[in-house]
Amino acid sequence: MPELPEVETVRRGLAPVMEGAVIARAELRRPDLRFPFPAGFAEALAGRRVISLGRRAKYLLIDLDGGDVVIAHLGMSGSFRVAGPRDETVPGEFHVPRGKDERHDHVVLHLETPGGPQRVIYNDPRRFGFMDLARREGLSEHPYLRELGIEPTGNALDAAYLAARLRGRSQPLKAALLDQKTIAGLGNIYVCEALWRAHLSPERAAGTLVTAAGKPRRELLTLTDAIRAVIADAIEAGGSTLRDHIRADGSLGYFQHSFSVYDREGEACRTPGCGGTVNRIVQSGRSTFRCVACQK
DNA sequence: CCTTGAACCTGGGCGC
DNA sequence: TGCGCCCAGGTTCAAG
Repeated sequence: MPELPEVETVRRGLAPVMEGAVIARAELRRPDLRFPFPAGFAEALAGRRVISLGRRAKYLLIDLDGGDVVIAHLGMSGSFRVAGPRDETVPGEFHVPRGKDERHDHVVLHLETPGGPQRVIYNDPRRFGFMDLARREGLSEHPYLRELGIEPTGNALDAAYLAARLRGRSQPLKAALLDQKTIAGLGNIYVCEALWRAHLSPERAAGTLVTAAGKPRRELLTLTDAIRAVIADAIEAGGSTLRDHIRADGSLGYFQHSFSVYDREGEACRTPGCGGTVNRIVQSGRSTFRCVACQK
């Protein structure tokens, strides 16, 4: 679910609560998410102080004193929320079935913070998320992180990098950009949006944006700018709130109101003067939204 | 090596 | 109201 802007929004929401706090106890309410929690996971977290919260691509990184780092991926439906201390329960009280949401609270971090006890709760109905533990040293060589491409934030991403990555590839642009080894953190929404902004067809062979000499064509410069802009805009808007995804503080991101093509099948293309209609196709099993009239 | 498709899960929306 | 089908922000395997 969450793409880079959503994970970054989660990171920013959790940081004020978690950084400097001590994890008194990590409560695992089931043995696995998508994969089993690693052996000794809860024990490794207990008593550790959170140094900082980081992010790489769509992974949240919880840096602990002692040198361990929690690597967390939210899958399609994962979310974190902050709650106060556990509600008091009355002994002997009739057991009230938990609400639908709480059934999917799989991990509870019980924190001691300067402001008192807090809980950070990971909820994930589909359980496509996963968590692992790694050492800070050599973190970038962890199997989940090792092959990730460049971040689309800041100044790191440029057309020369993309040219080198896309050169000679016959794969559709959509698939190439979705590949985390190309650009780390793009997902279905932001790839569709970036291609629309750049007026490029998701079906274009990726290699056609590169000259025979390996130089980026003008279109690739446009695409590079579009990717950086859409990610920056989405982060600034606090990400997108779709369906049940909420931010750590319970508020809603609002970038979904800025979608130009994603989930807008049948609607008018927003490119000024275009007059086309957004349609939906399926590429490698996933929906692509685009305007045939202006995306070439 | 490359690419596609299925699998992993639950829940919401829709048509009948 | 109920049932079946399709769809959903991602990643990892297996197979071609």
